[in-house]
Amino acid sequence: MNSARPAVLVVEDDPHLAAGVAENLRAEGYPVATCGDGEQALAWLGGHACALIVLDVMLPGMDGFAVCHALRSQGNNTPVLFLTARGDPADRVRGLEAGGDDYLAKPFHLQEFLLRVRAILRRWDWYRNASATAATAVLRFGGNEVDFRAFRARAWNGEAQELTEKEAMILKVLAEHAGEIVSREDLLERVWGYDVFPSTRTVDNFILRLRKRFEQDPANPRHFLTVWGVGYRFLSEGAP
Amino acid sequence: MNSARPAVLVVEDDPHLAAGVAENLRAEGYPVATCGDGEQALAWLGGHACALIVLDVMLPGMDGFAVCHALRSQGNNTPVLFLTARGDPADRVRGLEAGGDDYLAKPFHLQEFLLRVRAILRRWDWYRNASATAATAVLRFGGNEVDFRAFRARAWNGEAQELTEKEAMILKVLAEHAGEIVSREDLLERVWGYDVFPSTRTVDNFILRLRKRFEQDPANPRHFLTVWGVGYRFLSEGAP
DNA sequence: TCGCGCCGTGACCATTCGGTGACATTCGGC
DNA sequence: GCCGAATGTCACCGAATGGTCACGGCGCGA
Repeated sequence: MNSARPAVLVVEDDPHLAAGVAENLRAEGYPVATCGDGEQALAWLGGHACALIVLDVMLPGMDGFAVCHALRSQGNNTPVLFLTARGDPADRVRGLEAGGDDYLAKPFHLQEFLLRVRAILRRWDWYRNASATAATAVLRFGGNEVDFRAFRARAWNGEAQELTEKEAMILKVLAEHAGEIVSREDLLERVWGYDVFPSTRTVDNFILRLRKRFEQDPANPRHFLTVWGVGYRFLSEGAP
Repeated sequence: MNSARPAVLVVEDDPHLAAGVAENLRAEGYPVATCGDGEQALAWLGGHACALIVLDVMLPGMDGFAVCHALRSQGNNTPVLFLTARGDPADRVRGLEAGGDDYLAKPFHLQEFLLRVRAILRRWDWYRNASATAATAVLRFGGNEVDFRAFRARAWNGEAQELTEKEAMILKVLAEHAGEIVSREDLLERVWGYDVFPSTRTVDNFILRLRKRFEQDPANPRHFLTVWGVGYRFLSEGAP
């Protein structure tokens, strides 16, 4: 994908709704493709990659759950946002079980739809960073070297580190704002998403883990600095 | 709107809070309008455009969710930042699903509030290809250099300084009014915000700390001047 | 099914900040 | 020059915040 922004595939049999959704996604700057049924969608996905699939549940032929299932069993992990006519909670569970990432009942508010799209892409964007900036795929600071694509790092002392997903995401957000203050709330929203609510102490814990991994003296951090009462600040150069 | 910077509408029934928020937004350089309830807000928005709506959830008459809902159904996509008394996570979701863009629980830190406003407007600017510069991020005076984004400074003697939140904010307010007299009450209002009332002696203390950090001779200040019986005045050039 | 690893939380303790009061000092008016 | 009031300065205390650890739950893979 050579586009600066990730592409979205909309699978929806109602042409009017499909057009409206596509329109709004384009307005957000995403390239959009549309399909009218599940078979077409699977065929398209056989030849294209995309960043998000917006998938109606009620489709002619294969339903959305089946499409998602088929994708997942092919090893395709593209995030899926289900749309459904009913608001039945059981459907939500079915959707999530089928491997979907989020679920929205029709009729939905456009704003809410876009919000969820943004949330999902924010969550997944960084996974497929290969297509984003290559520069941020590898981070170097204070003798440490982190490869975000593999969640792998080599610490300053040569020790190999396997980062967990959350550790990597937090580090990434901090590094993207190197030198700036990032509040715990910002971190929570960027890493966990807008609708998940761990306590802010959880953030502290991950900072602690990052310090243990990458600071020469975790008690006197030079890269992961605390900004009292506000949040944290990452410095790649190292504090004096 | 003839101003180069986008306007902000504050919808808040507590006049004191409204004044504090408005004051701080103006200090950031945004034109600000305020409304005391939802009906007024909708009426105002019928005739004006703005870049951001800061919307209290608990309002007399229509609550904030309803206001936001009404706006969205009119096709108005102006970003909304909700303020609420409760920190209930469910409220956050409600706010976001009502079409809000962000959400802040009272009592909030001014710093956090401003961070979020900036974040939202950055997004807004982005979509409109505008290039509004954020408020001055770096301040230089008398050989000192202060980075407000990081609460960090290098003093005239080369010494690195880590400012606290309050120190940074006081310095920022003073610097924004360089050459003008700023009363202690002004500083309290702008730095401490809407629901805290320390004595004016507290302000003196912070002036003292700033002098120690940045004046070559703290006892004979050239930048942080006392205006007897009124307040303080900051000079970036240095007094004779 | 069992273990293992990740992650979220609560508890406990150390640290920091901020606000105040006391005292010294300076200022301005008389 | 004197006096009252405002400010400079310092040290202290309480509260809020962060550091750190250990535990429990959950999901995943063997």
